[in-house]
Amino acid sequence: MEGVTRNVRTYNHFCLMARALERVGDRWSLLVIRDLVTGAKRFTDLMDRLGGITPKTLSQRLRELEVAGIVTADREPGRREVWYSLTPAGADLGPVIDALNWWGLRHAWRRPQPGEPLHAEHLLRSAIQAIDLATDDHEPARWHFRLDGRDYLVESDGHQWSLTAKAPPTPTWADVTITATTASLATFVFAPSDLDIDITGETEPVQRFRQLISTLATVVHPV
Amino acid sequence: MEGVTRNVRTYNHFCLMARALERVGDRWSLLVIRDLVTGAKRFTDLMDRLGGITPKTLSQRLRELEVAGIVTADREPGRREVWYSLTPAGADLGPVIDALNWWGLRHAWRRPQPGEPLHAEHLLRSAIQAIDLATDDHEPARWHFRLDGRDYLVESDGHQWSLTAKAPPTPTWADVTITATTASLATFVFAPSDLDIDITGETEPVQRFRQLISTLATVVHPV
DNA sequence: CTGGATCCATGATGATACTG
DNA sequence: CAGTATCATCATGGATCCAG
Repeated sequence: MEGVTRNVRTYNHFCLMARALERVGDRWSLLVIRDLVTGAKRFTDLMDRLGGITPKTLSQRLRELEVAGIVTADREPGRREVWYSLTPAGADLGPVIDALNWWGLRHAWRRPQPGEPLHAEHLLRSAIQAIDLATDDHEPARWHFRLDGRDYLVESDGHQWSLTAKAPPTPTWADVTITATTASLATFVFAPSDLDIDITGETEPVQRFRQLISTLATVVHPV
Repeated sequence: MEGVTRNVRTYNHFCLMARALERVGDRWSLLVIRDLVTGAKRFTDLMDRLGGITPKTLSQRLRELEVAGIVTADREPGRREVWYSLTPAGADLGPVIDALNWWGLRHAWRRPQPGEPLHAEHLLRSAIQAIDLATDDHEPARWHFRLDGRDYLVESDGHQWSLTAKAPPTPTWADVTITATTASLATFVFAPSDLDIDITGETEPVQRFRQLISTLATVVHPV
């Protein structure tokens, strides 16, 4: 009955940043949060995205983030699945995620390596960040991606882009719909060709999509 | 001659954020960067601020950050001191620091605990963050703090606040000058009284200073 | 099958002391 | 001032196992 051995590595500083890092500074923690920003996920959904994490570590991180008030677990009696999602305090970590992605794009960018785990969600996030950094485009947009049979929505209200892992609210919601596998989308992003990818929509939004999506390949300093 | 055993904990993900965290995600790394944002520091300056770090770990972090192109070391022959500072890529981590501080203020705030290491620089950073979060003040300001015999400048251009660890460029630069110890400033911030603190300047800027600095004590959800 | 737990190995960090 | 050396401890990874 020793239960949770509070292993919390603390700094014991007054500094706000140190105290923030006591909650989200452990290995994997911010990556777990990154994957919950786009919507609730199950344990195995997270395992898929966090290539290389062990179930032990994921389990431990989820417990710690729960205790820290950043993640909530939805366990319903009689249901197998446990759905993890962010609390409001967890959602407030969005700017931290964005700032790290922005820095990564500017200073740690490189193309996917062979054999490197690459999840659709992360590729889309990179693309959004590249568009945000490299263009001064301020038109609204609604793109619906269907990748490996799963749905993602990429949306701009003219000021800010967002990424959500869900299906469109209505069949006509999107102005561009992209159907592909993650692998073929990755290929497309770095060398546009219409093999193994299907892009539908009105001519103008589709043109704009093609132009914006290509920024990831070109605009950034490659490493 | 095995030299640097590249111990880099990698994730080997395509994700930009994972790659950013491979460089700055280790324990203490972001705190080192935080303390270099305000200006170049020596090894022992950093030791003072990073309460609880061991010289071994600090040394290791500085080497790693040097290799990562985030920190540069200025070693001049015939001089004992080594001055560490941020490269442009390191300075680009500013938004990450700010985002973590912002979250810390909203969700992990509490008053300094007895015996808790508290450095002037971190107290000032917290105060700035509180002012930024809690007020819609948009007047320029130039405050000169002299704490424990060291100089700090807090400045607002009307849009953004900044903190630098240096002396004012000219004797008349500041519109408010605060002379105190770190401990007495901490007391003052949480319960204004003019004991052990000296505030000079024109009446209006001083009034404004007193009003703004009190936000740290009051506006935030205390934990 | 999902959602873990357990055991062991290894690597990262901390404590303390000491040095050019 | 700017570290290094040594030893101890803790966190993480790898592999395997298990209950609902």
